[in-house]
Amino acid sequence: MTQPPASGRAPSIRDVARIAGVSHQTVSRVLNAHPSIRPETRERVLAVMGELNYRPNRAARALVTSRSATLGVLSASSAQYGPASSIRAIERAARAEGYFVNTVNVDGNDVDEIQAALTHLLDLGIEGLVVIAPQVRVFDALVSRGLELPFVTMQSTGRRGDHALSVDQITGARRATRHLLELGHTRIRHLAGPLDWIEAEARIVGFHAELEAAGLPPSEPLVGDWTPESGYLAGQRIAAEGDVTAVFSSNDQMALGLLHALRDAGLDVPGDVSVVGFDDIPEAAHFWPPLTTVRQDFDEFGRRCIALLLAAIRGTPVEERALVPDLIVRASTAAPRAL
Amino acid sequence: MTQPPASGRAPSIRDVARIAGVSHQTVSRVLNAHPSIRPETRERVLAVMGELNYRPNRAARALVTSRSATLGVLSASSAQYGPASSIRAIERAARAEGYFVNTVNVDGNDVDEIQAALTHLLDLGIEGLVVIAPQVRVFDALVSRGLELPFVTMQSTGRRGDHALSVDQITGARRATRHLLELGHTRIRHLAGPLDWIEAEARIVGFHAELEAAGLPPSEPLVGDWTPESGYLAGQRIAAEGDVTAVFSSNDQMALGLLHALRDAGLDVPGDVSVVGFDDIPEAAHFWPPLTTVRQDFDEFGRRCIALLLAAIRGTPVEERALVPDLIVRASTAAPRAL
DNA sequence: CCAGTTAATGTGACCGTTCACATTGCCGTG
DNA sequence: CACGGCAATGTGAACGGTCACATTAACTGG
Repeated sequence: MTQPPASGRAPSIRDVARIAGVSHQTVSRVLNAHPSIRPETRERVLAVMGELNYRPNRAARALVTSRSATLGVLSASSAQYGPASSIRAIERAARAEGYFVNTVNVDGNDVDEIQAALTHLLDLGIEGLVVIAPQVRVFDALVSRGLELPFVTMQSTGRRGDHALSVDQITGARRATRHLLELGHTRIRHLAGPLDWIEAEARIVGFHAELEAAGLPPSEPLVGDWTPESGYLAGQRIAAEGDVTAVFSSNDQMALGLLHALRDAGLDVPGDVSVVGFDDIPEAAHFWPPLTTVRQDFDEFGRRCIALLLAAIRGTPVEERALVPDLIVRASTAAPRAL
Repeated sequence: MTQPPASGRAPSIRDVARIAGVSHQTVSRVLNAHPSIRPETRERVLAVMGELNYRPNRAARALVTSRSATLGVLSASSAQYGPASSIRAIERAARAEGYFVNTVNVDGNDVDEIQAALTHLLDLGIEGLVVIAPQVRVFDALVSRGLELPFVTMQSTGRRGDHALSVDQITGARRATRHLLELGHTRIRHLAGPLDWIEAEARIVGFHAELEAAGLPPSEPLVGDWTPESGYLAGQRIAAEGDVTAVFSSNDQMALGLLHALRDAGLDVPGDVSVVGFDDIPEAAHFWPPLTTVRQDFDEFGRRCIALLLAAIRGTPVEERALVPDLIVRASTAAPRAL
């Protein structure tokens, strides 16, 4: 006898089956696009589903398959433009593939918090992990944990099964530095991000590599913390020392602070000092002066992350080529005054 | 006979029970901190759990309780500082309460995408929803859907069970406007965000209310789209028209574009035109000139969101007072030149 | 000293899927 | 025409928790 689906709970596969006059397993097959279902049967089942407004219960499915269709994102400082944009792109790409994304934000300096966050994500049963804005510490936490999970990050760990997505930070940094060299600068400083950040390190490496290629002596980087304030402090030092005609900042926010400090010190940019940033945040074109910077395509980065991670999960191979950021030249750089 | 837990799958409550020599239900009780468990028994069970590295299976629990311990966040333009910060704070607060957060990013103008995103979240079985940066359209989509879910947003819908968290945007806007009035400005324009944004509307209302209170005639707002570019365009218009001594911008990014355009037009800020922003993004203090703006406490906002939402879910009452943003005075505002 | 309570624990069903393994027809083939 | 094979579907048992309802033993009061 066809009974109405027990109300109170949402309709289940069995309610659909009963009304469509098939077995629950047939309904399940329709859900999973099993090949050997007669089109006619499929239609009928789908019709009933529509009528009942049936939605598959994720928990039940996850219970039996032990697959959660959820990816985890572990992020430090996600209020910043770069990470935030990446997270956004990652979520979209994952959703398009039917995955859910769970982002956890941590203070990258707090090892306990990182561990707790990781535990949180594992409790959730994530199938894969993306690590955004990794600091060395975050990284160590992952490795020390002996994580079995497929994960994607911005630098290779050398472990089997790890999939590193490389944005070629080194080349990006070289392009910024080369631009300054080509303009004729020889006394160039680098304002780096915190040294325990993988990206900061890569940009330092790129900076030095380019200097070396030009036959210039290495120059000790100043260290900031990504904030405009730290850029301001660095700018004060640079102005005080007064022996530099160009600065390459590891991100745009610090470059902004730099511009501020140089201006306050009575120095003209680019007349006295040229400044290059990194990221091309939306504000950069409107700084005073508009900032020459290295553009990162965060959207593309996010999409690649997901492509790579899903490939790792599914065991399909992907050929992965590094993303290379572009130099965007604006008014904050010019030839040094005294050639 | 005590058999080793079947390997392959993670240990279950029954594995723990067998080894600890109790029933599976006792283990369940330990998990749920049931009062009538002898401390001695609890210890034993906990010890076994630790030994086996047992973790409760969320899917199984969700299946039987129909509670997912997951909250949804629906966000538009989450790469911006405000939304990104809020999301971060929300996630932290939720995690501290044992909830998972699933954020979905949409283009707020695409109604279909909003619906799809909502479906995505509902499929997940979220217990509550936070809507960030709501546009009227997003809002309508929620309401038209007749959502049964507890949700939190920035403006009341008037529906039963809806919980609005008010950041008092109107007062914030009034403070900004009053500051300009107190400096002696009388010809003030407002650069608004897109008119379909609830926040943009509130700031317009605040702006007009304050003008009216001062006995000044209303001033038609210019409309931007939150980006620095739109601020630049608005700045060009303002410079061309030349009849204004102060501008209140609905966010800091547009204010940045404004500063840029005014400078390009040869106008001095604050000498010729004063500018006030809104949000106090970390860059604002380093703009040229440093920007007077209205500070929003996004962290506090995120925490309140979660407190309110959990209260709605649990049915506990909360007394909710509006968050009022503060005016931060910097160098971009001054008395008008010709008093 | 026994009925009634309560603290501490056990038993079996159930949540909504998928999985492994039947069970039907129907077709072609030797 | 019996039979293997395949296409289409059905059956019952997991999955790992919680829930409702026993059960047991110790404790109370009259």
